[in-house]
Amino acid sequence: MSSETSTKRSGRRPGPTTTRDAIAEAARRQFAELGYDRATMRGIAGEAGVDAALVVRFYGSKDALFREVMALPPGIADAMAGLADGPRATVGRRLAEVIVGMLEDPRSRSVVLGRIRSASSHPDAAALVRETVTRDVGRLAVALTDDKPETRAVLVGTQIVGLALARYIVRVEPLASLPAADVIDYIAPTFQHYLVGTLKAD
Amino acid sequence: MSSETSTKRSGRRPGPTTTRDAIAEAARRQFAELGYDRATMRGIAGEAGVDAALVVRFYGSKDALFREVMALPPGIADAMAGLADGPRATVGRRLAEVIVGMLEDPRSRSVVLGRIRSASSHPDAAALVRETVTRDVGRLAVALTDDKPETRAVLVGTQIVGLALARYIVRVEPLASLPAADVIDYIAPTFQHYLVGTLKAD
DNA sequence: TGGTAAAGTCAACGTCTGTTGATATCAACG
DNA sequence: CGTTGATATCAACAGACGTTGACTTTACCA
Repeated sequence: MSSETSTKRSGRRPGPTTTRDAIAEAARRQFAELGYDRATMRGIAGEAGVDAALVVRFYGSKDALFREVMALPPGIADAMAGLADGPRATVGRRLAEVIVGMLEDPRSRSVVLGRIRSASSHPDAAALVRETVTRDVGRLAVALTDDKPETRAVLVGTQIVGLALARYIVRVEPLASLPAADVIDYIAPTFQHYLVGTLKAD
Repeated sequence: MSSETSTKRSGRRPGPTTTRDAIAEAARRQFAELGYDRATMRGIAGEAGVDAALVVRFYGSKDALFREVMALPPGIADAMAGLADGPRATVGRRLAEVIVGMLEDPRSRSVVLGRIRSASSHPDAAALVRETVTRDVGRLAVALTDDKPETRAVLVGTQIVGLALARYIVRVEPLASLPAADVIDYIAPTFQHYLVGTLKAD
């Protein structure tokens, strides 16, 4: 407990959690659990142990807070971009591993669930989901095939958001209690089919 | 303007639209378009051309209005139950036709979208979605196979809610503008796979 | 022609929301 | 010491929300 005592918020390393970071974390949790409308500034501030006015001071408004706090961790887009390099025969399974892994990690799960949950009522959140599907999944599809890659990407997107909604938001059994490995096994063939299979016939 | 003039609300036939029915229709539209939270009693009443207090007089509360107005048209469950009778080789396509047809008809679409949109924020709506998937889709799966029918049903459910969310709520292109026939072609193989295919291998 | 119950309106209530301005606390620095 | 700037709290506003009770209007029926 000698050196490196102070709470100077200068360093960019994840170590010393500032009040600002605590607010961001609380906001992510509330947006993910309640959606944009039911998550309140007072509730977020309360969970972070501060006053609601301080949240406004730091982030400007509830909308701005949502946008700033719901940015995707950069690792996700990179991981998906890298999938095109592996063997085509297993791209569905490898995508399933990335998606399910992203949904199991509390850090990234809260932003994905916050986006999907809020997309149902908040137009900005819907735009966020729309862009992620067309950009990140689209990039993967374009790298894999020339046959309707945009359509393939959005079909993959339907399976992703449907999985997130059913397993984590609506919590339909037995899916909600399934081990992650089983979920990967179940949806990998669908990803494989949508990405590189024959689209209009079985 | 001679006979049959009066506005007697006694008859149960669909013909003469009562004020009560107009409120129900407006409520369905607003719940489907805005979700439970953003749909307001004043807004619903305004669209129906009446005062908000009258909506309470008729339905009791906003929660009760949602429940009463979001009941599934009985034709849907029947149509899904009937699918088990046809040939197994085409059950995926026939289910896709029922689902997409249900989402294209404005009458049933508003209740399905209202449920899914509200499920993200309103626990009662989530329960409604959960029950529909496990009961109606579950019944079909049980009739088709003995191999994990509940898991198969919820996997089909993920594809249904994901499709509804992406095409009608988030409106991701090109899916949102696709003709219904194309959508059926694209998702039929997935339904077929989830219902009667080999679950854990491609 | 009255009487009566339903249909419908109006203003108001209590509560919760996001946001604001004034004010306090405190560490750093000249 | 005194000033400054960031951090934080508090009370309050203005608006929207669901719901209520009193009221008026309409339509049927004895």
